[in-house]
Amino acid sequence: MPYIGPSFLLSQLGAFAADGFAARLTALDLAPQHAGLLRMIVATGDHPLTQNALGQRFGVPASRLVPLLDHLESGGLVERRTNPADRRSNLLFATPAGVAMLGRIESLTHALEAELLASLTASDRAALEGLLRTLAGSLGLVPGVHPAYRALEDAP
Amino acid sequence: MPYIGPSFLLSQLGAFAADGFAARLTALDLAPQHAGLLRMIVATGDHPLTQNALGQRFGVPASRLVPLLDHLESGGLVERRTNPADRRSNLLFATPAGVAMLGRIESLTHALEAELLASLTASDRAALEGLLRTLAGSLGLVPGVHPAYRALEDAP
DNA sequence: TATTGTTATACTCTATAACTATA
DNA sequence: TATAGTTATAGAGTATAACAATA
Repeated sequence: MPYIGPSFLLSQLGAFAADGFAARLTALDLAPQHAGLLRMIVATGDHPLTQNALGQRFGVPASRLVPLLDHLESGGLVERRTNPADRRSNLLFATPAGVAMLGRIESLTHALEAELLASLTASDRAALEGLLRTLAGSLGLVPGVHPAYRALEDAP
Repeated sequence: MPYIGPSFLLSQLGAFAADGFAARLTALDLAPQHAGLLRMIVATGDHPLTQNALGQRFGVPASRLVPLLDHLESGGLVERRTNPADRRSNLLFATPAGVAMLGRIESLTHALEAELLASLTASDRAALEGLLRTLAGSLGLVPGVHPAYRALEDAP
């Protein structure tokens, strides 16, 4: 029997969780990428981001952001408004429907987590979450920013 | 600040671990998919699999298996031998070089895990691994079979 | 001239479907 | 006729590069 260590388990469980999340999101006509962007746009509601700033935060190229925001905007969840201070750029705002959608995404997430963690006791769940948070923090992972957004980086 | 739960952390950390694994594997001229197949071929050495059986175990279509095995075979890690009992099918064998390569992959994995878990105490690492194993087992994840191999399934 | 967002092009990856050989 | 493996074709997804508007 070959060695299966914690890094493979993390990757395997992480992919399983991501697949489950994506599958549930289709009922809301969204992909995981949309959910991450929407969450960030809602979170920065008082200091709205430009598309450029949003793209840099997630590490996605500008050209990839455009169709993702198009989808969110066509669904009435997000608005692009020309930045009065620099009319080249757009500021991103969540609509009330967008905020409501984020709430639905979060309750869907809670339901998913209940299923994933059903085999653990409450104290084990808390222990797991604490360990994962410690790891994510020590590895420099940015809260809410999934590595799948990131493009490949070149060594100089 | 939006809610970031254990499922997102799992997915985020899992993707991070997978990216690190893939990056290190390039030095061995392999992709993660090759490593998973090689591991399975070595593990079934006494009862060799046909390509069909291997593909079904991982959930990959036969046409996708071909170039993956081509790469392993051209690297001298795996051999296809016509099945004497049914000359339509191939039996898959790992060469000594393939077994040695799996050893290198495993030591690379240990090094990766040491980095990933550097912020945890030894007992925390053991606790995390135990929790992850419990989860993987309860969710029906097959040891060594990563969900990324799986194709989409249709609802009937 | 430089930068923001958009559009166009090209490339990678994968699955579906045709094809060859054995049964 | 049916099945194992291979090859060919086509589709989705993404990045790189050209483009238009504003600074």
